[in-house]
Amino acid sequence: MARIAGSDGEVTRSEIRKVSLALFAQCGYAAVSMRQIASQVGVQASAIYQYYPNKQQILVSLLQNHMDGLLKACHKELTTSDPVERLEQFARFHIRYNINRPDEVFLSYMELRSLEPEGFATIAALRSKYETILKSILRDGDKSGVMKVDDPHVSAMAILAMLTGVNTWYRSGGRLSQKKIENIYASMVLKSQGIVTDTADKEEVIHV
Amino acid sequence: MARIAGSDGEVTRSEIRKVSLALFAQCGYAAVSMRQIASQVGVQASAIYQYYPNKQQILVSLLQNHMDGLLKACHKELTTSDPVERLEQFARFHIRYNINRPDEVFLSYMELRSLEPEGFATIAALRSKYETILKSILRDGDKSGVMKVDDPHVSAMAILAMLTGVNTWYRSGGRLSQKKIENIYASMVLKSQGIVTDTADKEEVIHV
DNA sequence: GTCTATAGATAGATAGAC
DNA sequence: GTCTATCTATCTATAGAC
Repeated sequence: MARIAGSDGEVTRSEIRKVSLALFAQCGYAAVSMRQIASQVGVQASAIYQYYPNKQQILVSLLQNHMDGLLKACHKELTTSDPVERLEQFARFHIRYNINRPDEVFLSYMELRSLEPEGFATIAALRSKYETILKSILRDGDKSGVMKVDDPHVSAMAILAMLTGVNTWYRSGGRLSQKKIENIYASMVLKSQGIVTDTADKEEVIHV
Repeated sequence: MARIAGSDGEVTRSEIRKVSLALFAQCGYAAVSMRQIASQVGVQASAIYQYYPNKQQILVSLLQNHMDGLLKACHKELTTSDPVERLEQFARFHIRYNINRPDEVFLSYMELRSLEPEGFATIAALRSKYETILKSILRDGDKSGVMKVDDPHVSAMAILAMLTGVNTWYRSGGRLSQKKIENIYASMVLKSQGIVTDTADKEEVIHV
């Protein structure tokens, strides 16, 4: 058949992205069929091939888009050069950015295995870039003596896992506000690297 | 055809479990076919139905088995009643148990979504039981004043995510020994709950 | 205990009409 | 820009032979 009255390519493309993201996150990439996506968009499966050459490219595009946005937003948020303040900015940013994008984050962590080699390399490189931001902060803080970093690599991975884990339990409208959650995580991150936080009881740490 | 020379039901069952675990973890439950499993086991797909009524039950059985083992081993490892020591025992146990079972852990976290309602309820209950062990430790430690727990629920989820995350980067034969990794994570967990560890530089925390 | 054969469903992707 | 129709491949699960 011909063009449907009122149909718009850009609207359809955006709907395909939105629906695919939700379905991939909920059911897993492999379990989702092009027909399923098309059905929720309100078109036939073949119409999707006007926008993406195949199913794999939908996934790659979603992941790349997410990582690009994450990196760009992160650089914008890290405004100080003080390692402790920078670590807190990073922790707060990571919670704030990811808590409202549970599906993107879930996909980025769980569907790397569904990527073919080329796409995998692209996404892995972007992720590594993000990890490096945190590692640099930890190295700086450790070198200048304001943090006690057991191992920059392990600590970075531990912090990222801890922060990203918020999406496994957080549901909007729960007991805690996003700001309160941000505070709790920031406090734990700082403490985990040997920093005595302002929000904790006032203390004085004396080397003996 | 008839029975194959030397074939043994228990060996086949165990092979089905082993192969399914590896394939589900690597490719995702939905992406793995019964034929694929059978092929790696060295039988025809129909032979699997002698051991499991369907694909779903293979997954349920693998997850249940993992959670049962985890809970049993955990209870055996927590030998002290002191909250701080108990938290350290828990952290070390979680790393030690999970670091050598990457596929089971990955499945337990990522394929809950592939479970049908009944199986989901079973596995979710076991996981909740495990989380409660850690929450109790944190509540005890906070009540007795030896820890500064921002929020027992959030702290428990953060610690679990942090510890479980070891499997996203650890590969055997790497730069760090398992013991060293255990030390680093235990140190971060304790510090994150406001405990000054023995392994850190000697310090004295004085409330002013 | 495992096989062959097959039913019945569904997948990704393409051709060509409008 | 989207449709219908279809090709080809693959899937889960079962029936019945040995």
